[in-house]
Amino acid sequence: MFVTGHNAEDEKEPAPSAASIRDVAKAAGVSYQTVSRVINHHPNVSQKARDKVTAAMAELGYRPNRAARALANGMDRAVTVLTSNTNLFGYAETLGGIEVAARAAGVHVAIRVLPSDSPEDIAAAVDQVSDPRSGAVIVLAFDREGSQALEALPATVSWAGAAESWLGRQSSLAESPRLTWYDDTAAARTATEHLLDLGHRTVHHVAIPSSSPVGDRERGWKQALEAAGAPVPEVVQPHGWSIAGAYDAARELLLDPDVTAVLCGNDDQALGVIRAANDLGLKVPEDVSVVGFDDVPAAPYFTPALTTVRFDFAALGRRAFELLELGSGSTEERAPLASPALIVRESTGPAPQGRTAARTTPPPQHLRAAGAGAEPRHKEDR
Amino acid sequence: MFVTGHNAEDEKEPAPSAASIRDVAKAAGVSYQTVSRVINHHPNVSQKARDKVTAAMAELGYRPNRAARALANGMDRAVTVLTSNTNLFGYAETLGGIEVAARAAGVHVAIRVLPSDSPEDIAAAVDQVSDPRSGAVIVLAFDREGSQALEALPATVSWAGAAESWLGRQSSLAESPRLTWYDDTAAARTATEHLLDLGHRTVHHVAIPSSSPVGDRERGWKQALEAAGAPVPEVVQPHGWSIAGAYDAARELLLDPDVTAVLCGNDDQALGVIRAANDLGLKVPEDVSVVGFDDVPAAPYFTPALTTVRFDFAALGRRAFELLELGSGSTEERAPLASPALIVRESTGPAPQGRTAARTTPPPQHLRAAGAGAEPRHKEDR
DNA sequence: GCCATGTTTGTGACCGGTCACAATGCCGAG
DNA sequence: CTCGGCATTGTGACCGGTCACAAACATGGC
Repeated sequence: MFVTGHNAEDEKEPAPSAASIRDVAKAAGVSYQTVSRVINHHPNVSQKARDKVTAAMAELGYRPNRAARALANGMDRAVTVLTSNTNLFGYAETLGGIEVAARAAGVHVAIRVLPSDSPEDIAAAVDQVSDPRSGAVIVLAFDREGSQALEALPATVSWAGAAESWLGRQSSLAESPRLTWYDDTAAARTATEHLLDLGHRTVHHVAIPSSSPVGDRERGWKQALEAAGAPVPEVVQPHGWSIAGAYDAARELLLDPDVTAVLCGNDDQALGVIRAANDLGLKVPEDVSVVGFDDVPAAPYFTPALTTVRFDFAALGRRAFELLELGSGSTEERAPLASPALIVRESTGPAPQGRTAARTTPPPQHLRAAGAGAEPRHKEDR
Repeated sequence: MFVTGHNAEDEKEPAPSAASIRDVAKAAGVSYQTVSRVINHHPNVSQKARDKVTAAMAELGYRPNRAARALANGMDRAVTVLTSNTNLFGYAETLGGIEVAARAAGVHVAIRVLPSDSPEDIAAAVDQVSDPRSGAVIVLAFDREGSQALEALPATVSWAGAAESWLGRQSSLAESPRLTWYDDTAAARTATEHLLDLGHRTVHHVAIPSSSPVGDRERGWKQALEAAGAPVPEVVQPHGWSIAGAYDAARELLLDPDVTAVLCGNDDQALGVIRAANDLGLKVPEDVSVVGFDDVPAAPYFTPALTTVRFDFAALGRRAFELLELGSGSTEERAPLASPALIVRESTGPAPQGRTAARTTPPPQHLRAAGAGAEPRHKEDR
């Protein structure tokens, strides 16, 4: 029976099942309550007892049972991220930031995707997630799905949200567990001013979906135009987040020779717009200037490299987690979120004297598939 | 006191705390065990009792307590996704696929990020995740971190993995809970053959990090070259996943006028290579053909649109979840994963007669920041 | 030496489900 | 009419932690 080299208790290891605090207590010669106190760092435990318990835990390979703890506490140390998307850069990066903060605080991170913005799906997701016993909720409310979910959340659950700025300023939500956001409006204003400073008569806007009738970025864009006395063209609102939508819309938009500067809702759309310009025989930035939002990792490598507004989404996620106040209530004052920064690269330039006329050649073969552009394949291509 | 319109039990709703099966049992006039049976769809419950219980549950707004169930069962209906990354397209898309499948099966999805490939971090993550009581684990083993975690997983936990194909073929892992993968080798072979068919003398390869000394894509690339009797150049292996790495490496590589075709480890790298070519005064595909992997949503909108190999990562995620056999053991035979498909767009073309010489102008200002390209800002830019 | 105070430790009940087992009801067959 | 067999229902103990409370012990002032 002396086969493998077990160091202690060779006699009987009947069940390799996990050890409980009572097993640890027995091994350490104390009561289970003392073990519980050691685990929870209660102050009133003698050093001697603490050492014995620690040793016993190590020897038995003790791991606290999360379910048991959650049951007794009536609450799990966990946070569920409610989001409509896992792919888009801003969403994925925010999720990553939440995970980092939660991991540091010893909090588990779960994820629940909102498959659509139908009221039933939203309600089902919110219902599933809003059991206070299974932890807190962070809603990624960058879009309609997210903000609907936010509004549907019952008051009984502890939540926080990363949102568009208009949502954050709504009095009804500005209270209580709280939201965090970037000032999209100011960022859009800055980007628009950059284009106006380059001499463009006005700036056109291709928008991403927003949860409000007038998105924050749209608001800032409009403010800058009005402040400069520039005409305010109609907003181009393709359906959804797809690049195809932006591409198709831009092919229409750029036919107009007055269009020399386009502010896009995000970098993906900007890529679509640049490509549309190319396909129409227009050069970026010589004929048309294009600005994006987000500064995706690929943006510096676009041709031309994209001028865009950088957001630190990871920091946004971390902040959202902090708002939950789960992390041992560290009152260390929070560093303010860095402001979004305009990164000027190659896709913006001086307004052309007279813009080249668009060549109305058909889109390239590979973009002609379903009549609307590329094959709808990814979730965001609705 | 008749303020709001409560429909029933106006008298006393003392604690708004959640109802338990015993509360439901009392309201329905049955025992708590019967309620438990109804919840778990046990066959031997009379229709009458079932109806009463269902009604009582609805009235009390009963929700099962996940923690209590997990405690009693010794296992939670949950799966934790272990991954080194949340941003990269393949990872995020696979995560999304897992979530969809898990949601359909009523299984909770948690996420745990591997912050680095240091043994300590891997061990910590694996340790934290490998408590069988808190559910199954799916490892995204597309890289070194992931496959290390896979190997460190104890046998006691139920797991599955989405991996590189070489891992899936290793006998030691091919058994038991199981891995799923795409045939990267065949895909790389196909892509390489495509380039050779276009008349290129050989194909150079810029690789992504792999968990094996020789990545699957590298293997397929080499096979195709050898089969065609083409020379096998040295593999270019930039450090990490960053686009900057690929860009810098390509600026070196493309100085050689013999380089007319480059197979890249993923679409991001391909973008970097295309940009490097542009910056050296080379045209894609006239001077250099470039192929990527993954078919990210933006690929059709690159300039030129990227020829690449499409993988259905969402399906891969779903499959990985199925391998766990948590989902009510549906033995419906699994549809085989669709094979990766080469999507030919604009970035590949016939071999040039004589390739343009590279202009050795310095990189553009915005790519010159830290000497190594763009500002290292995202997780993958290590 | 005695008591008030504070520290350290232990016991019992409970969180909300599950399992094992026993008890009850109902049916047709002998 | 009685009994075995099956369907249905109920009771007790348990999963592994937590809380509330009480007991044991140490300390110091009088």
